[in-house]
Amino acid sequence: MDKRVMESGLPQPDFPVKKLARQLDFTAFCSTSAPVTDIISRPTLPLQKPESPRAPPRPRTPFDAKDCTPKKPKQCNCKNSKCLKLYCECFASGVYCDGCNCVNCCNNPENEATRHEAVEATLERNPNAFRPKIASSPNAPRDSREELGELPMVGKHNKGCHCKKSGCLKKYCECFQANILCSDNCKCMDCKNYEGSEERRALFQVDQGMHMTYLQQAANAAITGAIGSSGYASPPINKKRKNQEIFFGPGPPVKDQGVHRLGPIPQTNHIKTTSATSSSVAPVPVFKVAPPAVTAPSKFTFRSLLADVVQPEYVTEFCKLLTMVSVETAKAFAVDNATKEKEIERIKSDQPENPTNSAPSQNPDNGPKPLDDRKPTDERSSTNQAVKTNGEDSSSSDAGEGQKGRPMSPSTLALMCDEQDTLFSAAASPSGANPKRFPYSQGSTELYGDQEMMVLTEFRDCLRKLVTVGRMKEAQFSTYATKIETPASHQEPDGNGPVQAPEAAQRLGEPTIQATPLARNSTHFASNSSHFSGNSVPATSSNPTLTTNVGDPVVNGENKAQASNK
DNA sequence: GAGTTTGAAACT
DNA sequence: CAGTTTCAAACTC
Repeated sequence: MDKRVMESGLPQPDFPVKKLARQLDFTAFCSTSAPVTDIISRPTLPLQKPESPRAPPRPRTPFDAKDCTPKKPKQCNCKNSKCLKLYCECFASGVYCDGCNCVNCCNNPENEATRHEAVEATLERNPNAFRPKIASSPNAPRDSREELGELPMVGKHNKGCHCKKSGCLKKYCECFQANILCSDNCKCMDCKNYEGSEERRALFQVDQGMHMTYLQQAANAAITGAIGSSGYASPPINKKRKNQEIFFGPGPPVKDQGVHRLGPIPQTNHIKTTSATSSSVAPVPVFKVAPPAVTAPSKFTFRSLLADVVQPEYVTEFCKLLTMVSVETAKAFAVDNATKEKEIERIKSDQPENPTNSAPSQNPDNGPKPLDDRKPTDERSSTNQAVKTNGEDSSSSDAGEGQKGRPMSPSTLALMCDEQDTLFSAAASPSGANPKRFPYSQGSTELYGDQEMMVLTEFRDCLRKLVTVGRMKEAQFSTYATKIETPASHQEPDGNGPVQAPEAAQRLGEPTIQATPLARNSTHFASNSSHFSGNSVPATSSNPTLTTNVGDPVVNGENKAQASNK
């Protein structure tokens, strides 16, 4: 049994996703209270309202940072604090101790009174004591990869760390532990946890392919200054940039990977320097490092194949797209209804005395269709595209008249409500879409259903494309790994690695890689979201090679991200 | 597993 | 607010 969840009913909506050295909270990204679509549709907006600073901690269910699933918390070993001080991870996280190895624990329901006093005392010292330590930097565009759960979040330690000896490259450092770069809030000394830090990069590269022992050796080397080409008198201007470079992620652009010296980390060898520099689409460094990576694949640090695919701007584009889909659905709905009404009028005029059993709702061409029976993807999309030019006011739709009941799903609501201001007001839709035209308040439940279906369908298609990309990458890396294992017989010809992906895919039994038929449904996607279709996700089967997926978008994303310095 | 190191929290 | 102490996790051996 995990930590029991207290039922204090206090308004603390977040859940500690992952317990860190102290209380480090990822809830801004991983709240169960936030629908998935919320997270996706609002990539640049805070997902939750800030809680009251005085909100006492409600014991919460620890969540895993990666998948947002309930996670068995780590048990504390407190001996002297009675688990009533922030030293105690459980207490700091707002959970009861349960199954911990602590001594004289008072952080349990039996000692609720004592605990409450401790909470009060803690809050008195620091009203924000139980608030998340990691701010999510909602104003900074976050890398989409983070949302996919593969990369460290972009965040910022509210108080900052004060490390002196660890170089902020060990888990002593809360920033490091939270997978964020040190920021201007930090008062650390000799910090190496900043964008562009070679020590950190080396750590990352080692991490990609080495055993943890090597990893820590690299960290030690980095901290002691033994690593790197320059002893690293880190230029202050580069230090502690805010959350820009993705920590432990793909790191620098792929094309950059082979350039940096790894210094005296003996295990870090460029086993295929030529491939790293000659290939226009160099493999992700996972396979670039060190024999252990090849000989002991079980010791790889997992890194998603989609790590480089989705960039922040794509998310924005995607949000626009989904909003547009919704608008166009409304327009199509209006037209449909007009047509239907005319038809009904005509039928009524023909058969004035037989309204009951005609059951137009049973007829897919006449009445409201059951949601499950609708197949909006193809037909609706095309319809919407066709109707788009009409520029009809969607709010004029009489959709849902007389319809009661099925409310718009929270996801859809969130999606639409949040996007209308930021997207539509900022850049008016070419089709003349106006947020005021959204028939939010008209009770058009059927229309909402259609819109929801369309949006979700679009979203599904997007996810499928991502899956496809992941498969292609998988095949690609498979090919590359094979090459590494037999370098003599598989010298990289001329840097057209990705072209081999389909071959590898076939070898892997992935015949679906070459064709991306899902793109057929995503006319919006392809037409409106150039990023998705052109750069990141192959929108057509003619672009199955990921040529631009692995490297360049990362470069762009980083350049953008590096705009703001400390 | 014991001992050491580390840095946040607590305290003065 | 700065310095010191306490504490528990991270780390080393």
